[in-house]
Amino acid sequence: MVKTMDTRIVFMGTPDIACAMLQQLLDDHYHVVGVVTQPDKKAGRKQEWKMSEVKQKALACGIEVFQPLSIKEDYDPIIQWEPDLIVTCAYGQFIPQALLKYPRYGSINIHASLLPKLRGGAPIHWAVIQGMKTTGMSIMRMVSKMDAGAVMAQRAVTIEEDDTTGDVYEKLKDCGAQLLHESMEKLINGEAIFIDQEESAATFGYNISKDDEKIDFHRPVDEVYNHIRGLIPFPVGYAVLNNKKIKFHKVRKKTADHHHACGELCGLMDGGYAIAALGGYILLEELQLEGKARIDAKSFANGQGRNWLGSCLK
RNA sequence: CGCGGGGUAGAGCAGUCUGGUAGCUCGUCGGGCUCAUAACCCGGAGGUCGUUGGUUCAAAUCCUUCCCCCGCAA
Repeated sequence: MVKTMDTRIVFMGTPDIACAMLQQLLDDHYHVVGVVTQPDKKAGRKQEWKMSEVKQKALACGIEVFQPLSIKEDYDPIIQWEPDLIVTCAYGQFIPQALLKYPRYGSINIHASLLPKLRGGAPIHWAVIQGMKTTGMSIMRMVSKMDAGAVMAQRAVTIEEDDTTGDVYEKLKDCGAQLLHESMEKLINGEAIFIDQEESAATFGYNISKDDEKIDFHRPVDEVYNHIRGLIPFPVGYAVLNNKKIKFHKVRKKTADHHHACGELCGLMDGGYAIAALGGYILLEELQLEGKARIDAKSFANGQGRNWLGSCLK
């Protein structure tokens, strides 16, 4: 146990989910000598500087923080920390080989998919958008190729029919923390077994682009529904009504035969505001028009929804 | 000074361009109809039109000060 607790760990990560992994290491009393995270950036309408979730956590715990603009050229401070192990989770930059190889126990990454499925930056979103029933967390060795290293631990979670990306995210956060908890000691004691990924089975889930956020209703209602819930609670899908964006914050689906055009606004139905898709309707429960506040279906039906009844989202 | 939309009854909106009694849908209250209802019918209450100053016989509307909310971009 002494050996375990003496291990010098550098943690690298940026968003909330990485924060949970860092917290797990701290809860297990590992010696985190430094944290690397993305530089602060200006955010919001007022352009206020914002620190990453991981940085906030690190500062609160009195851990030293390093934020290179480009870790490719600037990683000496990390070497100075003399890490025995690097643990990363959603850091956001490619890490140079020289750094990955430095720690004697190597460098591992916690990834939110069942590798080799969904390598890339947005595995949770794509798992939901693609309508997958299962996804999970993987812990693997880091290699130069993105998310392609040998896997030492994996655990699956179920994606329910109506889960949003936010719901799955919460499950994976707990799942990943647990998996990390169980894996650390094995790793440090040299008991971990790494199994190469099957390259031919690899799929990808890259970062969500602007185009990915636009919802096309000319598709089967199930696909449209998966697309929308896969973008909740962030970045949120949208379509265009009267040259303005309409965002879908909360929806349900209803399978039904109908003769409406795809994307047509059909009014209130079962407590939601119905938009037609192939083979059914998307029932909006909470939505938001560009420049306006987020409102419920009934409010929309009382206002703008009446003006555009019968026209189509683009 | 990054671009743009908005602030009108408890909610969502119209009215603003082309100044002239404050309007719609919903909710709410009362009454009616019905076996019954989130349905339908009748009636009522509820707004100093975000704020300041100005123009005018007259301002939600035109000009001006400030405050607040939101979308985009980063």
